[in-house]
Amino acid sequence: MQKNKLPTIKEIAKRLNVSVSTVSRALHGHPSIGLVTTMRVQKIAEEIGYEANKSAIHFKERKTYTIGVIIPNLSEPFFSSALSGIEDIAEKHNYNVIIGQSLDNFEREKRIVENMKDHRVDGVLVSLTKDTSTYEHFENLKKYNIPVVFFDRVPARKDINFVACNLLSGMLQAMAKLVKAGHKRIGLINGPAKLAATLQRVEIYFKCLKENNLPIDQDIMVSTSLAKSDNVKAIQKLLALDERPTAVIVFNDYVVLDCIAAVKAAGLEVNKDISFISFANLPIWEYMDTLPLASIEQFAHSQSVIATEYLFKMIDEPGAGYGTDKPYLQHVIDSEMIDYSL
Amino acid sequence: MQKNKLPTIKEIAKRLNVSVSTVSRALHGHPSIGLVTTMRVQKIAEEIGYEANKSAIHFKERKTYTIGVIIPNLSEPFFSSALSGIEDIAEKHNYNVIIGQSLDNFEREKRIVENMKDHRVDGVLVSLTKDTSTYEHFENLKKYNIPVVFFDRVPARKDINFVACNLLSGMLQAMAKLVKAGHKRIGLINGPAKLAATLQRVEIYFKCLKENNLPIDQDIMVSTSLAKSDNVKAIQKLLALDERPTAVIVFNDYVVLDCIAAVKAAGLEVNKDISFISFANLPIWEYMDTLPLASIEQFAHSQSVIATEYLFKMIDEPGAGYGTDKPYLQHVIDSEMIDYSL
DNA sequence: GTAACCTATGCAAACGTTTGCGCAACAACT
DNA sequence: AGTTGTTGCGCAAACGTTTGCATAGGTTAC
Repeated sequence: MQKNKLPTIKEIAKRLNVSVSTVSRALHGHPSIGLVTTMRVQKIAEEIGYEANKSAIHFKERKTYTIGVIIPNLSEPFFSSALSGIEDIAEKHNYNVIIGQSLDNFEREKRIVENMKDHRVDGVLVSLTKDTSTYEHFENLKKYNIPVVFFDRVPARKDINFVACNLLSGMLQAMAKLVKAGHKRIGLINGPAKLAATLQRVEIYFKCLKENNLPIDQDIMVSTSLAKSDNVKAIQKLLALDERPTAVIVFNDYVVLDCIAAVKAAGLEVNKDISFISFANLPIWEYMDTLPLASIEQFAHSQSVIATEYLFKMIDEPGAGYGTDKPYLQHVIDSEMIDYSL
Repeated sequence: MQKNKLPTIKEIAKRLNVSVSTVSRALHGHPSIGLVTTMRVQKIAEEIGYEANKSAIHFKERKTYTIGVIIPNLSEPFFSSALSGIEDIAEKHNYNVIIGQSLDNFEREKRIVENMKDHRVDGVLVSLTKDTSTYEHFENLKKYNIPVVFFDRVPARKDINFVACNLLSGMLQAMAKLVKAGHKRIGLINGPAKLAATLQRVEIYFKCLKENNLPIDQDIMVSTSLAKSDNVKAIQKLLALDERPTAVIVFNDYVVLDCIAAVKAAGLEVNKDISFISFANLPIWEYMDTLPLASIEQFAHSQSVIATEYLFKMIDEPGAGYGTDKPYLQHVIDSEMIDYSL
C-alpha cells in the first residue's frame, strides 16, 4: 500500500504486449489505432485504475495548467472576491490556481513572482503592492513566455495588459446626487499620498467639482494614513472648521466607519449635519443603522473575471497581448454608485 | 525572444565540455566534483541565467512542492483567514498552495479532490462541505500517498488527522457570564439540522444548561435556515413568547445581525430586553453601536496553522499520522469568549 | 612493484508521456 | 505482377534532471 507504484502506460503495454506508443494513442482515441486494440487498452486501463501522470505531461508539454495569482491580501473582501472570480474561470479551463499574498510588501511581491516563475505557471494575474513602482520582476516573466495581466491595482503605464476600474463614473453619479440634494461644500478625506488610489481620488474629485462648478477649497481636503486614529483626526479636522463641509467624499468604507463613529461622538448627526460618500460598497452596510449616502462599487469579481479571460486568451494564442502585432488587452470597468438612501 | 529555449544543464555541459552529471553535481556543490570545475560551472550558470526546470525535477522526484487546500468559500472571512495561515506556513517550507472552493457543494468537493490528485499535490488540507458525509474521495488519496489533514469542519470519525475547535470552552465562559448577570431563561437560535455545527451547538447548549442547573425548555429553542427572513422569524418567535428568554445563544454573528435589527424593529432594546451571545467574533462588531454581549472566537488562523504543520509533518516523515504505528495527528483548540461588554 | 585507495569525472538509466517516422501486411487498383 | 494506398502498429527520440556505477589517472602504502 505504501510505495506501490502507480500504474503507468508501460504497465498496460506490457500486459497487452503492445508498445507504449500504441497505448498512448489508444488512450487518446487516436484514429490510427485499431478499434479492438483501443478497446482492449481502455479496458485494461480502467481495470488497473490507470491515470496519466500529470507531472510527466506537464514536464513534456512545458505547461503546468496552473496560473498564479498575486494579491496584496486575502483577508480583504475585495481580493477574496476577486480570487473567487479567478478560480471560477480557471476551473472552466481546467486550470489550477496558486496564490501568493504580497501583504503589500514589495520584496514579497518579487519573491512570489520568482516562485511562480520557478513553478512554471502558465500565466500570472497581479494586483500590485502599494509600494510597487518598478516592474522588472514582471518584465522578467516575458523571457519565460509567461503572460501577465494586471487588475485593479495596475501599473501606471501603457505597455501592459490590464483590467481596471474607472472611479470617475461612479463618482460623477455620487456628486450629482450630492449637488441635487443641495450640497455646495463637498470635502475630501483621502488616503496616504503614496497610494495610486489616493492620486486617482484627488483627480476625479477635482474633475467632479469642476463639472459641477464648485470651487476647489484646500481647507476641506484632508488625508489619513488609514489608521483608525488618523481617520478620526481627519474627520474631526473637517468638523472643527468654521464653515464645515456638508458632505465628504471618503477614501473608502473602512474610513467612513471611523468617521461615522467620530461624528456621533461629536454629538452630530450623520446624513443631517454631514453626509458621506465612499468607496468599496462593503456588504456590512446592510446591517448598520448609520451608513453613508452611497458607496462606489469597483466590481472585484467582474474585474478579475475579465482579467482571467484575458490571461487565457494570451495563454491560448501565443503572441496575443504582447503588443507586438497584436494589441494589448486592456479594459476599464465603470464604477457605479450604490445608493444606500433608497 | 519568443521560443528561445531556456538554458538547461546540457547547455552548460556543452559549453564547458563536461558531462551533464558533472554539471548537475557542481550546481549542488557535490563534494566529488573538483573545486575548479564547480566554480566554472557555477560561473557559466550565472552568466547564461540558468535556472533549474522545476517541472522536470517535480516529475523525477515525484513531488510537486505544492499542497492543496479545499474550503467551502473564500469569501467567508473565517476561511480566507485560514487560507492566510496556510499560505504563511507553506511559504516557510517553500511550498506552493493551490486552492479549491467547494462552495459547500459535495460534488464539487469530489471534483476538486480528483483534480488535486491529478496534480499530484504533496498533501491536502480540507474543511468539509456541509453536505459531506462520505469520505471515499479522501480515502482514495491514500493510494497516492497524499496525506490529508482536516480542519474546522472535520469528519465525525476517529481515524483521521485533524485540527478542530472546541466550542464548549467558549460557551461555558459565555454561559457563566450570563448566569452571573442573572439570566435564567437562556434560549437558542440554532442553524439547519443537517449541519454538524448545529448538532454541536445543541449539545454544548444542553451541557451548559446542565452545568448551571438550568432546565431545558423546548419553547426557547428555535432554528433558522440562516436565510435573513428566517433569522428574523426565529427571533420574532422567541420575542412573541409569554415568557420570553432574557438571553439567547445564537448560531453565529450573521444571524445575530438580523436578530438585532428585528429586536429594534419590535421596539425592544438589545442587551436590556434581550441579550445575545454568538459565534464567530466578526471584526465588524468594532464598528457597530449595537452588538451582542459576546461572541465566541474559533481561531481560524491558529487552526489552519496547526493543521498545515501537521500536514508537513506527514509529508516529511512518511508514515506519520497514518495511524499505522504512528498515532493520528489530532488537535483541538479551545474556543474563547470575546466579551464585547467590557 | 603491485595492491589498495583516493579524486574527479563520465556513462547511462530512469522518471512517464507524446509523437514523427518507418514499416509491415494487406487491399485495390492498373 | 507490379504499383499504389490504406490500415495498424512499433521504434526511438525527446523533455531536463538526478544518481548509481564505472573508470581514468594519480597517490600512498607496504
